[in-house]
Formats: sequence, C-alpha cells, structure tokens
Amino acid sequence: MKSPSGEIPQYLLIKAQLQDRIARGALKSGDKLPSERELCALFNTTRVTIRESLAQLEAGGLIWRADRRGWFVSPDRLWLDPTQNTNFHKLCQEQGRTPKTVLLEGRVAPVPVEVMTPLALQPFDQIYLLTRLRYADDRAICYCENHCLPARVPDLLGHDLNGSLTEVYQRYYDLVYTSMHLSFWPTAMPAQAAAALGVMEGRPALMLRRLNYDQHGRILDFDIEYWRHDSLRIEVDTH
Amino acid sequence: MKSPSGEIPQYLLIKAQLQDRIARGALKSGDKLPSERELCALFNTTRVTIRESLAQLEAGGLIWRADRRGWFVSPDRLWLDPTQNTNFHKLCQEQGRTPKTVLLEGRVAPVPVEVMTPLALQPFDQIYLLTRLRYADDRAICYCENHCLPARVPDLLGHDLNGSLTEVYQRYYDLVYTSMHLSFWPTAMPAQAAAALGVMEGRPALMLRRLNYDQHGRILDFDIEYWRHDSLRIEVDTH
DNA sequence: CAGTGGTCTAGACCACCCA
DNA sequence: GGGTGGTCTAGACCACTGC
Repeated sequence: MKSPSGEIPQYLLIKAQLQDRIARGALKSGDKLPSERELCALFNTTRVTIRESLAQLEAGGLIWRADRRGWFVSPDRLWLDPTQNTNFHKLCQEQGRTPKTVLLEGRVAPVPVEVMTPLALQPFDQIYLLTRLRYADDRAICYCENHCLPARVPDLLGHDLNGSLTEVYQRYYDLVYTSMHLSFWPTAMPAQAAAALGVMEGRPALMLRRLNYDQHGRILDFDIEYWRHDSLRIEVDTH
Repeated sequence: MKSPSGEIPQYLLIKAQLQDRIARGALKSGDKLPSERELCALFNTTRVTIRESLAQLEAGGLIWRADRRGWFVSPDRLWLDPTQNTNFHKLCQEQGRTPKTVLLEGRVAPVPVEVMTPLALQPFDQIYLLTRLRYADDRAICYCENHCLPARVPDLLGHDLNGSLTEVYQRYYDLVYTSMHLSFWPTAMPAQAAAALGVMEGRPALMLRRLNYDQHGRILDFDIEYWRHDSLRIEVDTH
C-alpha cells in the first residue's frame, strides 16, 4: 500500500498514532514498545517505514532505544540552570530522581588539543582526565570528561571520585566553583560516549562544555559532557 | 558487499570519509554534496545505506538538506549568549553574517494554552501573535512566534515588524527587555516551523522559549523559537 | 534457541526542481 | 523532461538478548 500522491506519508501517520498513545498514557514512561516486527504487522508495513517513524519519535525525545533491546518511552527531562552552581546530585534529588555517578577512568594524560586553549596550557602539559558516567534512576544519561589542573588539585586521583567533584574540591582543596563559561549545542554522539551510555554512535546528543573558575578567579577545570538528547532541559533565569 | 561480522558498519565508514572531506576543506561551507545516486555509485552501495550516513552527518550538524534539492555543507553556527540582551540583527553583524527578519503573519489571537500560564493570562484573553522567520546570509535558520501583550504594546500591528522587535518596543513604547526566563531543549521540528524553514517535519531542531520582562519587572511577552539544529551554539558566561 | 534490533540489498514509483 | 530527493516494498543475514 503506497502513500498516494499529495497525502501525508505513512511514517508520519504511524508516528502520530504512537505519539497519541504516549500522550494519552496508554504507553507510559519506561514502557517498552512492541517489537519492530510486531509494529510492522500492526500497521501493515515494512521495517524501513516503521523505523522512520521511530527515528522521528526518538529525535523528538519521546522514545529512546536501548541497543538491541528495543524502544522505550522516555522519562521526563531533568532540568538544569547552568548559571546556578548546583551539582548533579542535588539537582536530581530536588527533582525526585535517584542520582548516581560512576568513575569509568581516572588518569594523568597530555592535554587534548581542544582543551588546551581554554585551559591556557601548552601542548605537552599534563592534566588529570576523569571519565565519568551519570545516572538518573539507573538510566545512564550523561557521559562526562573532566580535565583538571594538577596545579590546583594535586593528588586528585587519590580521592573517591564516584560522587560529587564539587564536594571533593571543597573538602580537600578548599576550592569552590564560582563562575564559569559554558557553551553547548546539539551534536552527534561520539563513539566513546555512545558506548558508555549504551546508545548508538552518531545519534543526536546534547554537548555541553564548561570552563570553571574558582573563588579566586583562577581557571579550575574544563568539562565536556554528552547528554542523551532526550534527558535534559536547560533553564536560565537572568533575574 | 556485506559488512562482515564484528566490523564497523559501512555507513559509518562512508560517514567518516565524507566527514574527512569536509574537515580537510575539500567540501566547503555551502557546497552541495553529490546526489545520493552518485554517492551510491562512488561507495558501491544502496541509497538506504547512503542515507543513513547522511542522516548521521545531519544529526551532527555538518550537513543539512534543502527539501528535494539535495545536501549541503552547513555554515558555521551562530552563537548567542542568552543572558546578554542583544538582538538578532546585532548578533549577526558582530559575527559577519547578514541578518534578515521577515514577518510571516501578525494577528490578534486567543492565547495558546501552553503560553497562558507563563504570561499569567486567562483562557480567553487575547494576544498579538507574530510569526516571523529569521535569516542569516539568506538561509532561513529560525522560526519564531512572539506572543505579545496588548496591554503593553497597544496597536503593535500598526508598526513595521520586519526588523528588530526590540527596537519597536523601545522606540514606540519605551519598553526595554531587561530580564528573562529562558528554557530550551532539543526537539523535533513541528510541521508549521518545518514548512517555513524549508526543512522536513520531524527532523531534529532546537527549541527555545523565552519569557521576557521589561525595565519595570513586568511580563512583556513570550517567544517560542525553533532553530535549525545546526545553526546555533549557546554561550553563557556567569562572570 | 527463538526473537530482537542492526545492517544491507535491489529494486520501485512519486512529486518536485531545474535546465 | 531528466534527474533529484522522498517514500516504500520485500526480502536477507548477522550478533546479540533474554528466556
């Protein structure tokens, strides 16, 4: 059955029907959608078409896919005011979610080129590179690389980095995030972040870069974060 | 030719090659890519596979499609600090781009539900609804709906709204944008915005909502903007 | 092991754009 | 009118998941 000329394409009709079921609560946050082949049978079409509908719902942040496990209805977005110096754990708790941060790797590394300029370093300077994964309600939603200056936080790797970095800074180094320069834009999920988050490489993501300053106005560290694009809403208040 | 087991899929290899050509400048901003069928021949594969590669490059903001005209290399992103009260025209000029704003429609309308609460209105209150399209270098990049309060700006529709709204507010009503509450997240392009921007419905987009206040701290208006997701970078400085 | 999603083939027809 | 992208069909094989 072709979509006749001038009409709305099938995949948009299917998308609308699925969207409707989600809006009406017939499919709730966390629910698994029927398998692609079941959807094919339901809507009497082929997988290519079904997958076009699913991809659009994914782009809209209504559903997400767990690699090879199927499609699920997305939970509500976490929201974040980047100008407030709150940390991830507090944020989650205020919004009724259960936070978790896991250190994937912590090591000394030469400064990556794209981080060199913001951190005002030379090509072969060394930094602490922390790779961490953030969860809300046991769903991995953010892959995070912290580039920290050994001059500011000597022996950083000796501490437990599975929690809030803010608190480690404050407790052991007497350093407080005070201001920052933040930039972000939609991008494609890079391979490493994709693998850690269990999403597919190249799918839409939200990239966030943050250059942090301490209470003395000195550069403190530089973060690069990749968020699942359905998991975050940014709120800024200039009052 | 199948991608043998355990190897990198073809579409990622093709994506990488195209990405490489763009990075090396063999394909420059604004250039048109070869047609999909030519790419099929070049990489010895089918359109489904090629289109997967192109979709990923699009998701990453490296290329964009002009409906039924082909694929083009994206220009650099405009950047915007939402906490600075600058307007679109100044922004473009500072970044060496040629701005243009076109009024698509201006009319009195009942307040849409999702705008009612932020504007502190009642269900059947009326507003001025402006629908505008913003261009940088003759490429439509932002579809914008302004919901303005008749109480603040009586007779707004009597003025020329093809330029900066900021300036109209200031010149004729002595009102200045002073603070705002801003929220945004990645979403799918809705039908109306898609049609105006000449992109396809459902493709990734960046949605931005802004509640503006005047110099007296009163609510002034509410904007909903849809940006091509490859055209904007947000920068916030909390110094 | 049955079924899933991930990837891919080799076509097709259509509306629309541009020359 | 030839070529483009937009949509769709009807299959296929694979690696992996979950039972």
